[in-house]
Amino acid sequence: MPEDGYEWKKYGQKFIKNIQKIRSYFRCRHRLCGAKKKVEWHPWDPSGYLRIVYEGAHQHGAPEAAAAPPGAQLQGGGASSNRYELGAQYFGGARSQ
DNA sequence: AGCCTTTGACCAGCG
DNA sequence: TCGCTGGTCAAAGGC
Repeated sequence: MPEDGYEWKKYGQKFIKNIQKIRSYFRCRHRLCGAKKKVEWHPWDPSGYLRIVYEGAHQHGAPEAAAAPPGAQLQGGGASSNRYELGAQYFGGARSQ
């Protein structure tokens, strides 16, 4: 579980045959928060390729650590239907930063 | 006691 | 209409 600065609660995990990847479903610890996060990775990939997909925006204060990851502070928009696709983020070793 | 994590089952949409 | 996939919720166990 790579920490991106926010607090998440895992509520599900399924293997998507369509892409042959495992997808974990995370939700913000606050029920009133419409922020969600999906992480998918290759179960047999020893590298550490993780695709973090952020959905929605946090409706409560965000931790200072949240300002660490690039592109994660796209809060300046609308809590309607903004999809934060941070694309392929590399955690666990391939981080250049 | 509270919180978090994990697995199975259920529901909805599509072909 | 049925089967399949994707997504979500609930319950149990451990720290």
